[in-house]
Amino acid sequence: MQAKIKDVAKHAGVSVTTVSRVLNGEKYVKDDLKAKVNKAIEELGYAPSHIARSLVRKKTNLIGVIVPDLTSSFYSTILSSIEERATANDYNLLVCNINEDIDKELKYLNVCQEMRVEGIIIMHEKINEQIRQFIHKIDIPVIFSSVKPMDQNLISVIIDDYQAAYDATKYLIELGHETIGFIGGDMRDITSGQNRYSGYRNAMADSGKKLVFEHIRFGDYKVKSGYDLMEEILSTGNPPTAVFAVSDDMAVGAMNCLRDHHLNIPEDISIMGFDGSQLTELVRPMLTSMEQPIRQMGEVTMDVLLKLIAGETDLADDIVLEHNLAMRDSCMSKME
Amino acid sequence: MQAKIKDVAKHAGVSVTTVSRVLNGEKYVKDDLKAKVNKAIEELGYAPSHIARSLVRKKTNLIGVIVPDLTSSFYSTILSSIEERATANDYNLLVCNINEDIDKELKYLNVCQEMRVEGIIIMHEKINEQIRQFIHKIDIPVIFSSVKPMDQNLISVIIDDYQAAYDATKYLIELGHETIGFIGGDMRDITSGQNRYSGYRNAMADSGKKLVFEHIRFGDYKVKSGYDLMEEILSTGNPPTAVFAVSDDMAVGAMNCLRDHHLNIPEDISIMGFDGSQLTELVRPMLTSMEQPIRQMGEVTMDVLLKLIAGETDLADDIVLEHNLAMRDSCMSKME
DNA sequence: CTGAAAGCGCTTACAG
DNA sequence: CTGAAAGCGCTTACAG
Repeated sequence: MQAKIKDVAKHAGVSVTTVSRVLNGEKYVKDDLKAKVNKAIEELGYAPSHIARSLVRKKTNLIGVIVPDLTSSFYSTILSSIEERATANDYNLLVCNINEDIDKELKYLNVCQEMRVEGIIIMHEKINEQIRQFIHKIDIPVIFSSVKPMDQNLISVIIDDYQAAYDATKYLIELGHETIGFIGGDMRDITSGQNRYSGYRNAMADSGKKLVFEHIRFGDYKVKSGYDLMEEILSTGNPPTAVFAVSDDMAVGAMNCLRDHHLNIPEDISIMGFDGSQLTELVRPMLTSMEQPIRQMGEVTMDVLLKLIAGETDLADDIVLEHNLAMRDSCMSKME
Repeated sequence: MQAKIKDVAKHAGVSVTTVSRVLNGEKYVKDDLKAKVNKAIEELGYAPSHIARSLVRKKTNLIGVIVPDLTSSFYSTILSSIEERATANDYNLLVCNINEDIDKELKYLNVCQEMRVEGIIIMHEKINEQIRQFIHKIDIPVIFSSVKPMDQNLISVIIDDYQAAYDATKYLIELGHETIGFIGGDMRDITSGQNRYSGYRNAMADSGKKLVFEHIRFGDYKVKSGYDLMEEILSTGNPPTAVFAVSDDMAVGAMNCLRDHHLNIPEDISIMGFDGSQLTELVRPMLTSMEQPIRQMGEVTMDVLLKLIAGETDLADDIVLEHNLAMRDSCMSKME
């Protein structure tokens, strides 16, 4: 059995209160008693129960993080930066991997409530009505990271997805591409689905390029769907000279598809990704990508959540971070 | 403020005991009372405090998982499968990302003790004396996943790393390669450093191939080190016809290096990886790799830990899972 | 500076 | 079937 404070007190010949005092670094404890207590703690291998402390302090130092998919490089990187900021502030992470399963999310949200986590970070936007209600009902601060679900007046830490997609497309246009295909996300997602698609469309329209609808496909952000959708685009017989995929994973899938068709990147077709994940520098040619400041996003999310937990109430607006076009080797100019 | 059991009792006009009974699904509660209680719970949005429950039940339903690096595809995949098994058994995960920082590990181990996690999973083998002592002192079940640190009599869930490396090398030899380079791990690591190196060396010796020491390098399992070490091997001027890297990440780094030197894989040099991470099917050519059953490893780890927690005491031996050579496109035969 | 007592929000014998 | 009371392992006024 783990030693308890009572055991330490007995062992040191002092009261439980005194032990508690040295545990909490209070002054007003005579040095000799303090020494005795520390000795007892050492000898018994005592560690105070965080459970009992939480109960009386009404503070759990726990943050719940809802992750869509732990194995995704994008999410695990955000999670890693959140973790870094969390421990630095004495918070621990309850990781809730929901794997696109909405029931699991509801279950985990419930666990978060029961565990009395002090804050919840949500990294996906497929929120249904039940979840929406739950989030608004509980009085635990909730913050979204990298997404802005529909009808949410809660704070999001995001980039301007519309503008980022617009800029990425614009870059391809400036490179001289006349036909630019698009591998989009889930149109039920505002942030990564709709906004990025709008950015692409408007950039094309503003430059007088016409959309070729058979070059426009929508997937699930994963490698395989990028591959399959590129296959569909190729099968039209008149592929575009560039394709913009709204996730690096899909971009890599598209690249692999081209490779398997013995097409060269970027000579035959240029590929533009989105996210700035580790993959970009790992594939050959290295992937040009519209990057989100992934680690910064996690850090800012945690920082703002900490403020929310501290009760700062004048935080109403979303935090919009800068996107950044990282030019690498997968896009080339079509100009003379 | 969150409602508490007392509020529910008052609201329903029953005793706290009765509320507790319906919360815990006990029979012996009349239907009408049960209905009243459930109504009160609903109306108050009540969720029982896991904290208070843990204190009295002496059960936290928490597992601590020490991960070396969350952003690694290998570890995040194990973590994901651990998570799957954990929730299925009503356990939650406290994720401890230590980022190769030994002090952070000690700190997290302490948090695990204070949080009274019911079990701890450790996924790395750079254990120092202090950590060794800590692990043996606390009476919380500890299990290692994918590694077997030195001098540990605690259970590990692993593959036979020696044999796996032996088999991988043997395969390359059978393909007709006379000179086979080696990009190894950290020699302070028994499992992934020493054992894999021994496997390689013995396979070479058993087939009468001689080792070329300038073709043998040791890195940190990451992409960059694979790249740099391959560079070193190339710089010798007489590269081997095949290279075996003990992580897929390093293998991919090596591939990228070859590509950047305009060398073809596998025509000029064959590359063999190790792990069976997502990367293998993501790069071109697809990477032939000695695979660990990653997800299964996580599942078995969790299953065994659950037994340990349940007090099963006849579990003394390590669990050794099967390795599997996945032949893809990065290795070719040198025979006629 | 130190300690006895109440209380955090639950569950669990014990009695009825 | 139901409830009053004790107790889980701490912290925090309150007194001295």
